[in-house]
Amino acid sequence: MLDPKLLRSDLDSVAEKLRVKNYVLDKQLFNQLEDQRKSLQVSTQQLQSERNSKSKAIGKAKAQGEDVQDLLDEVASLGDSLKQAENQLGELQTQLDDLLLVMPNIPDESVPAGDSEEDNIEVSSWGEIPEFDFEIKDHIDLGAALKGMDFERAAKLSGARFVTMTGPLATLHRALIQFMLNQHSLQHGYTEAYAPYLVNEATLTGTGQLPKFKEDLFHLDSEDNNLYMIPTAEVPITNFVADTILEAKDLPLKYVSHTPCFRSEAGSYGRDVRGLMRQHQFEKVELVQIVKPEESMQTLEQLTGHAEAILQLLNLPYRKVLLCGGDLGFASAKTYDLEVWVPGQNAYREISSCSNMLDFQARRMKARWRNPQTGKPELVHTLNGSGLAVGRTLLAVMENYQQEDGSIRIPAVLQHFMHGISEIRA
RNA sequence: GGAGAGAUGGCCGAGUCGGCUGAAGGCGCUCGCCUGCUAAGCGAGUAUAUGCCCAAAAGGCGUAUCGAGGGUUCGAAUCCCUCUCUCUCCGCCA
Repeated sequence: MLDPKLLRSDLDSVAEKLRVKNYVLDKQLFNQLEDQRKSLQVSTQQLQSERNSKSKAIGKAKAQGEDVQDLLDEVASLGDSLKQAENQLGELQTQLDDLLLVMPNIPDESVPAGDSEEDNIEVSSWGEIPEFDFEIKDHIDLGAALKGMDFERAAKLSGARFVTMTGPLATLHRALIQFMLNQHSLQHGYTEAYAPYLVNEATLTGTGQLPKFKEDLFHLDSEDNNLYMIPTAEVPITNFVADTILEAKDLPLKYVSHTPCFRSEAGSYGRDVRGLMRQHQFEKVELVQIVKPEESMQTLEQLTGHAEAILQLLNLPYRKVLLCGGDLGFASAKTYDLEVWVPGQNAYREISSCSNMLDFQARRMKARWRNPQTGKPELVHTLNGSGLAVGRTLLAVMENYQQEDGSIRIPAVLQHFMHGISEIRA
């Protein structure tokens, strides 16, 4: 959520900055609601004040045994107008909140203008794009030939966009998770965290998935339950600090968590229909940091570096891309995507997205810290990044490490998680 | 699943028949005093959000919040309803 004070004081410049994100701010509507809110709030609070003082007077008079009928008459007419004013104010406040909750975050100054992916800026690239002297296969064909990856079987069980894995490929999948968790917790100083995979509406509102992106989520909606399956560990982990005032010494908080992620992929029909690229259920190792505001931009660079380290240790070629305004996520002020080389598609594909949300989520969650300078609670900044998406990493390893006979070499750093084997063959 | 108890400020804990309780008391914390040092003692302060006034800071005046939401009432932490969560006992269970 944006700072309502900023909107009140500087609406024009906010509107302009949000245009970069393809969001049209209805200035007239906002001003109108805000004007109404202001006058109604003042008059409502006046009425409340009046009622409070008169009620107090009644109490006093009664205690002294005086007749209070006159006072009661005086206050009688207040009730209705007060109730009406309170209701109106409540309605107005809801309208304003609804508007604020669907308003995206303002892009950072350093974010390039642009409408789509095309306008993203490549910041750097790493590794050599492999050249194969044989006909390469994609991971779907590789997986089928190795008999360890079966999309049809998963379709039988569940439907499209699921997979089953067995044997060494399933182990490789797990090895990636363990490698990532170990690297981030042992080498990068993150605290490993476990959290629920089902969360409530308040939690999803805190990180920004609700109310705007409900259709992207799997929803368990019954008489007994109103829970959503998490689309990313960002949701439960970031909300660790919801409704909390942290001490300066507690910061930064650095969490790494492996969870499955569930996405309905509504609206992506026909995109990446085959293979591991876009599944309803996939594993991800997520990095989350809660930091002091002045540190967050520097933290974004570090956090992105932590995700990059995984790709480097796996020796997977990738590039780092700075997202343009139009491609930036709803809650993010600045995002780097890491795109891994996928030989089967002859293209770089997103494998990690690292974002600084500034205070956007913190304001929604009421996540604060006590600034020793002022002694006052202030909003923290939140960041997160994939470190990495496991399914996509598996796909990248399979395709980049494939050999002519369809076997797959195991990256050195993974071998000790795989009982020491160095390749997978049929 | 059955039976019962509870949810108050950073923590503990009081809130009587609804009224001067944003909330006693204690602990903790901050500042000051005192004291050879420490301990103890004394004094002051110590929730959050938000509106208005003020050029702004300081400050002032309000409003809201005693798990959440609704109701009764001139007035609710206190009464009523619904929900959430916690605890105890029994049953079941990975």
